[in-house]
Amino acid sequence: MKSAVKQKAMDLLNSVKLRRTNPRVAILGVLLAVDRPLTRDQISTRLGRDAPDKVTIYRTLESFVREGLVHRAFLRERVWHFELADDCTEQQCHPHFTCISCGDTHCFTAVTMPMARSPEEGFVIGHQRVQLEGFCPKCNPNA
Amino acid sequence: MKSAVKQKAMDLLNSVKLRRTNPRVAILGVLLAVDRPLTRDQISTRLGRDAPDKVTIYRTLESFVREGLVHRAFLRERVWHFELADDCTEQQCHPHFTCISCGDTHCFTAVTMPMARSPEEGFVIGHQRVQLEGFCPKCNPNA
DNA sequence: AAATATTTGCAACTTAGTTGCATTTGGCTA
DNA sequence: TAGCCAAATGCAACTAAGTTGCAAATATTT
Ligand SMILES: [Zn+2]
Ligand SMILES: [Zn+2]
Ligand SMILES: [Zn+2]
Ligand SMILES: [Zn+2]
Repeated sequence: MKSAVKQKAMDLLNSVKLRRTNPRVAILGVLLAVDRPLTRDQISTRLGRDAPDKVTIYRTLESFVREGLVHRAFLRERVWHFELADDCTEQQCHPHFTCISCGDTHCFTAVTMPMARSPEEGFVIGHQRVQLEGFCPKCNPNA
Repeated sequence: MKSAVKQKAMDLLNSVKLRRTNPRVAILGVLLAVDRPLTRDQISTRLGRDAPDKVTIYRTLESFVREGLVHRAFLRERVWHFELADDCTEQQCHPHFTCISCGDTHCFTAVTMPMARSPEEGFVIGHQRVQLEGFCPKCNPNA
């Protein structure tokens, strides 16, 4: 891991008062190094031989979510995809697009969606998630 | 099951040329009788002692999805929720709201969301799903 | 350095959904 | 109506993401 990324990970852990353990720095480093959500399995793969146990990764991600560093971006094929929460508000994050051909996910950070309005009195919409599917430019059959 | 619902189920099966078996009529009848997505487990519960095997329910739902009668409304807690596809277009369905207090799901059929626009050339957005969470009127802490 | 609370790793578990295969059934034909 | 056959069903076994319990290890405090 680049030392700048490592430092950033350390700083983030400090900022939420989580102990700076090796697994946490490593996992946060992976998330800092990519610009899209990752699954637990993808995180393990990126850490290779040094990857912590999957239970540790799940618990670490859960602690990051609890502290607001990370959010659960979306569930796809019954698998959670996690990413840094720095581009999110409490109410919503950017839409996520997954290519049905190659499976790659793209963050549509430049796309803003209006919040759905409650159809009647009484509903409090705390969070909105927008998921997109289709063909990415690489797999676009019309291109 | 009401005979009108049963007849409607039969008609739907005929319309897509699926054999009218007992499990199919029963499952379609359950979906016709509610106005929200149901899980496989909820379908089994509603059918009680006469419920088909869970494998049959999954395969039946899959055949309905294939024929366009039903769609996978959303995945929540790693569980699929299925509903009739009659209020959906190919591109998107109405938003679904789930109460984080009581767990009830509501179809926001009266709420229309604009389709996200591709942030750059080349993306083909085939489907958009909007999921909402919050408090339903029953559980609204401010009411 | 010792004490203590937190974190980690391992094994076992949970559960939604899937697969293989033998049996049954719907719909067609004679 | 009886018989045929592809399609559908049920059961058991399986798969895989994520969770739980607990003993061992580690970060922080004293
Ligand atoms: Zn692609
Ligand atoms: Zn994202
Ligand atoms: Zn509620
Ligand atoms: Zn709905």
